[in-house]
Amino acid sequence: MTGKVKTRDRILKTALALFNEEGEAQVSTVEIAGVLEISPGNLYYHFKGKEAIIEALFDEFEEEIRQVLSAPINRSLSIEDNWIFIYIVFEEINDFRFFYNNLTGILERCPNLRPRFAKLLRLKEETATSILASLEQDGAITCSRAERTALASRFAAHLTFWLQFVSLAASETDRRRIINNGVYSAMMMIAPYVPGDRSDFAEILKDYFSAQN
Amino acid sequence: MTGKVKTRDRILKTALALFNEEGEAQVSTVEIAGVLEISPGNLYYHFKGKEAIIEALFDEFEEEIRQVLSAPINRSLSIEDNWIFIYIVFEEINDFRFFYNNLTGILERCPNLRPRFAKLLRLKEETATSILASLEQDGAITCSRAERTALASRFAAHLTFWLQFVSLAASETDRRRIINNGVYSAMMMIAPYVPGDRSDFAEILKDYFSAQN
DNA sequence: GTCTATAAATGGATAGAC
DNA sequence: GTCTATCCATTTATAGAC
Repeated sequence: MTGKVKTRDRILKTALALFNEEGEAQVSTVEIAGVLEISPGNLYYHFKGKEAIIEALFDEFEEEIRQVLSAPINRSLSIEDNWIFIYIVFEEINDFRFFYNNLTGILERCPNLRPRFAKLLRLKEETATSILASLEQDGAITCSRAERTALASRFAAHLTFWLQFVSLAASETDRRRIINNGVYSAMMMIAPYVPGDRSDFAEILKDYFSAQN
Repeated sequence: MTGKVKTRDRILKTALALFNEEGEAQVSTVEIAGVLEISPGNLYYHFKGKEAIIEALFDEFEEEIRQVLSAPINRSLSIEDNWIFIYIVFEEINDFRFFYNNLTGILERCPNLRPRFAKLLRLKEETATSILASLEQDGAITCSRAERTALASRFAAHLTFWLQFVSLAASETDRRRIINNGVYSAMMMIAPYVPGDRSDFAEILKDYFSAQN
């Protein structure tokens, strides 16, 4: 009411920032409380423990990513506009990257998140399938059923792990460049299925994304 | 000499098994010692701590995967035989999957492994590039320079993260089927660049791999 | 809602005997 | 090389005052 941000929300915000920066495993509840300049006891009043914080953060993430992933299922996008969708997905994952950086560890300690996360992966795959189907209906790409299925899986995996791959392989730290790179790679997955001279499309993409950096 | 396995090696073997099963973060030095029925003090005689164990395991992995990845750079493989190479890479990663399941966490605590791991990723990419180049020379595929670069990156990422993606998305636990699936997906990445009717090659792959299960 | 104080549990690490 | 015993640090978690 007074415009003062609630402690609960401050905890979530700070925890997210710390998790992303230092890695979830390296951050203790005491540290979170310390940064916020509140007592550990106070923190435990709001959340039963670190797992509860993680689950609350996952709630946020789940809701946002669901909205993003559901959008393309209803309306159909042109191939040129698809990169915006991919971009948004990467941004969303980037905002909650602590989760993706320690997937198995977190899912082992928060078992109830496992089926929910699995469902998100399947939604990603469905969205990819849906996009590909609509692109094909518009004649923007041509591919067989088997190709579409396999491509959709790889697409979902790409969206899920590309950011991590680049941060590990290169010393690159500029998140925006990493994301741009991921969008370019995603579009290059589709390129071979665009009718006409394949290399034309590839060149267009290359020029476009190298201009971005 | 007497045929008795050295304690040091038993520690490494047991640690690897526990790490893969329960996740590295969930396994303590005390637990490893407990399973081996040796004292924690004894374990600390052989390794300064858990990090030392992890680094020793990484030494093993690094040596093996280097051999695997270096092989195709020298000799050139036919496209039909390439899947064997991919299969071996997946098997190797599968054997040390604890590492891939908590990449960022481990690299934060063992900073000296970071550049070594980054180097492996780059080697993966070089190997992929080399394979694609030789396939093109043989006329087995045709693609532009930009396509080849992008494909090699995605290929490396696929090899690195596919196993994790499938274990998370599906409830599938049969590691052999997961690996077969990964090989199929990898081959489907190359399929569009095979000259002639694309869908022919895709169908061949599909039949071949569905017969495997 | 928030604090202080403190309990309880765990995991990492070492000293010294055998 | 291996064990027992023990210590220290960290983290989670709770009780009770304000």
